[in-house]
Amino acid sequence: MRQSKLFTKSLRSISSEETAINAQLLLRGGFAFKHAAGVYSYLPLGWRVMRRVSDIIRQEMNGIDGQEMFMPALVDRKYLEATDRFKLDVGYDAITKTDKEPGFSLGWTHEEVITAIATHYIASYKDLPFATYQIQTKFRNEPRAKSGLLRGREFMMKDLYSFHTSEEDLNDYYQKVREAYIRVFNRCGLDVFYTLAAGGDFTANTTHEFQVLADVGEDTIYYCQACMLAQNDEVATWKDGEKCSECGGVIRKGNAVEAGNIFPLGTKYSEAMNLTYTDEKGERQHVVMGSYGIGVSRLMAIIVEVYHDERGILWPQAVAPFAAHIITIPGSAKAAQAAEKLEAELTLAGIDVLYDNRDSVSAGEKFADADLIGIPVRLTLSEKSLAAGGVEVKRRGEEETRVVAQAEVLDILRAVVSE
RNA sequence: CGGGCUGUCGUAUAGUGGUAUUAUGCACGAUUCGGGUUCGUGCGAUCCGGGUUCGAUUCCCGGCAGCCCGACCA
Repeated sequence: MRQSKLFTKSLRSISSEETAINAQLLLRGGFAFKHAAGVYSYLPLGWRVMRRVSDIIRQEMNGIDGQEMFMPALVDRKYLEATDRFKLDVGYDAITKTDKEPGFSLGWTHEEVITAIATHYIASYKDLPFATYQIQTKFRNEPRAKSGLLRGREFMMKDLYSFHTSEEDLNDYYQKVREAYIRVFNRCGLDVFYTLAAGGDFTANTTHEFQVLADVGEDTIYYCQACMLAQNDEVATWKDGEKCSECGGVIRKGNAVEAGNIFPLGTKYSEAMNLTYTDEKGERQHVVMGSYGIGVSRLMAIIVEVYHDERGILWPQAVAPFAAHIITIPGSAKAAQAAEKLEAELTLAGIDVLYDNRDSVSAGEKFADADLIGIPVRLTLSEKSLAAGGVEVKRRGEEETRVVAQAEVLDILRAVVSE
């Protein structure tokens, strides 16, 4: 990708009203565009990050036998009335099918939809268990959208639903999801606390959230750094400074952002929507369900909250929009020629490269842009670097640079990408 | 949904009861090239509605929008 052709440009300044770091950096760097509070477009750079995060999620969901599918955003009123969730404030429920009354809600979650589908395909215990998921835009009529991409009126979510013959089987799967979720967040570079919480509108049971410590966080948790367990203050029995009841570590109190959550739904939805199966004895039973969510766009924002410095973002390699950023110091035809060759070589090897080929932009501005955009490896080509033996390599976030021969760059990047 | 603050070129800002400052951006021309180079010329704005007034971007009322706090939040 040539930076001269990149649709977006970085902005020198954004509204002073944006106080959330993720909003400042994602807007300034050209990753996202804000249309209204809580309503964003993902621009080419941001969408690349979203796709990388989504792909990590897909791999982990497929790894626990999740089957990807896609459901409508327009949720039929009859489904939501079956579970008495049509009038909940979080939904945009005024989508009219006729001019008389609302026929749809813009989906804010899809338990009812997947359950409606399941009633057509589940008849026997032999059909269970199974799990399906989707990555889709969700709509929530937030009374107060805020904190950049952390709390949106419209946002990207991965929602997984599982169906079982028994509570035991649900619990086994619940633990598998827990482990898969922790792998997702760790692969995105985040330390998460597995956090006990209340179930809200989804279930009367307690549930679990995956919380990432961050100043911007809306939740207060009591956490143990030793065993990575935590309790949301709405259900907490721990106190700051106490010993962890699980491992004896010290409990701390902190602000955190909820990156995901998992709910043991039991038979709440299967009873409301009459989802049953016939067991080995020929008796009808209600299907036992679980639901599991990760806010994909929120995850991108959390990564920015955790990985940034005063100059910009520091994307972890696993989610970076590009693996490497080639920069030429303007004014040197030799450097530009070498850069084109390097770009071609890396691209051929399957490495995503952004090449800042702009010729009318000063070196300083290119460096400032590179720091803001936050691609993990910067490759600078100039008369100076060529004279010193090739390409100057610098990791974002480190001050150290080193010059290597062009022939070595590919091996270095292969190593970085596989980290 | 309650409370507070705020709406001025694309962005960020100054100021004013008599149509508006500066920077950045953008266009053109020069200059420069290892951390947002420098110079010139040009383009570009008072959220919407009503009221007061000879005259409102300014004052008043209402609306809308944004941010922050609270409530709410899988």
